[in-house]
Amino acid sequence: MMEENQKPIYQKIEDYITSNIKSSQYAKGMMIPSEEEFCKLFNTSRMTVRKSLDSLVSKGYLHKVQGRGTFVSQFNFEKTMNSITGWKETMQAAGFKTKSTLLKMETIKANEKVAKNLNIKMESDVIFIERLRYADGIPILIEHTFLNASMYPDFNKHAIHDFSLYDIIEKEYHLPIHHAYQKIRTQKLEKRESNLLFSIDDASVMVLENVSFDTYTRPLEFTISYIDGEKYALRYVAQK
Amino acid sequence: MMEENQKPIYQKIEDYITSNIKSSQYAKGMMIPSEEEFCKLFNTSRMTVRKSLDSLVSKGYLHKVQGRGTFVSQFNFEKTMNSITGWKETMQAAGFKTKSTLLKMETIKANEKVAKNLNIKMESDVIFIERLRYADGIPILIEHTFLNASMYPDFNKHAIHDFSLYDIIEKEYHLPIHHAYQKIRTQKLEKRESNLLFSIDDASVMVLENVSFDTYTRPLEFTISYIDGEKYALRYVAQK
DNA sequence: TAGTGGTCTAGACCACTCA
DNA sequence: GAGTGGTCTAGACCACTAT
Repeated sequence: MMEENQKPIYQKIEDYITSNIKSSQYAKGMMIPSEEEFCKLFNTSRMTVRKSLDSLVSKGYLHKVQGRGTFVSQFNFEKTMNSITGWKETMQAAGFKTKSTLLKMETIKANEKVAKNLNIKMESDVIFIERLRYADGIPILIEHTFLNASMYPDFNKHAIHDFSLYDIIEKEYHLPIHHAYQKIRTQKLEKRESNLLFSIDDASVMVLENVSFDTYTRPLEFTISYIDGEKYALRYVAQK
Repeated sequence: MMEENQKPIYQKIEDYITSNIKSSQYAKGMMIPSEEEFCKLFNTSRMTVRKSLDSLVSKGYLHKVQGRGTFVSQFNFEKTMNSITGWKETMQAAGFKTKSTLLKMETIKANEKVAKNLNIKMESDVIFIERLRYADGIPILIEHTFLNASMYPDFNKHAIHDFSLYDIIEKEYHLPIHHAYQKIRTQKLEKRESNLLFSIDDASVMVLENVSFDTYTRPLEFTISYIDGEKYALRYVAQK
């Protein structure tokens, strides 16, 4: 058979364990089988099993205690985590109905800040996208996205109604997002934006600046989100 | 010799590489020696070398390309990261002079929110600490810390002038902090707090709620920081 | 084809916990 | 002492990139 069965063994073990955790087959706080037992179960060597377990430990699913065993953590990071998933995915996973309206999409010249974050020259062409995002019908944030135009030819062919930026970047342009830098601050909003979000002239908002990078640390996108921080909280997991 | 030389080999390799990166011996974007070369250099096996490299990859120092080599990343996560270091360490590392004044320290009863975050019963004894923190003489944030009193006997013996909470938790009480959950939102401040931070009656601030956990996912501390988000930005790294 | 990283084996010995 | 995880070896073969 030529199935997707070419998955490496350590990946199979990871999948096996996470699915057992998700189904509560492995309950929180419970000790999971020893490394030896996984060796027998998957007919593999201990180093391979350990690769799987270490990876799950670093993701927060498991923790190990020498001499005692390996245990399922009380919480696992990934859900609450600052993992790179779009707004749509995050909010829908949390049970909200999402909507977004495209306010603007045009090609402009990079100002200093945009140029710096995208690591391009000032006045280079960038695609500017402005969206207003709703959760359950309530406007929650305004999003300004800047893309290096030379990296995304024919972008508007892909950017259709309520599109997911990350989907387009990864699936249409085959640029794998590896990590992102985020900066959070507060700011007084300009009149137009303030009215869009709050229906008042001046409001103070949370500002989230996000730059996504690929494995080569090339910037893939720069987004500034203006968020009504009384309606929506950001969540992170910090690790030692 | 009975030095600290009992460090495992993979740890020595990690230290060797990070120090080379920090000293720019390994420049950004540069290909570092191959796994084979590290084997010879440290007289060890490839699996051991790979353990070191994989760890540094996950921390963002390096990235690998199959068939080509291992390269120094443009940025490394840890500095900007949501790593668990106290305010003092973070700000001093960034070149600011820090100061903090202790406004209050007392034992109180846990309200619902505190109880939930510390995973204790309501009305349990908690140590409440209020501090005002400055950077270069400017007040930046108010910090409210709640500790489960039963976990920290004789706390005020350790809590001396400008103390580092994490130091006390880890060094005096030997409770290793493993990870933390953080939630960020905005909020209108009460009059007293608003005046402390901004010298005006009502200001909108960034609120950072932080719960630290040990490896057993027991909560070690719960802190709410009220931050002047126009003076101070939070930084994170998100990973896939 | 040579050189790189990716996966994996079948052992070994050590450190720690618990009964 | 039995069982657990922590470190490590000395190989193997495969997949991918360059030239």
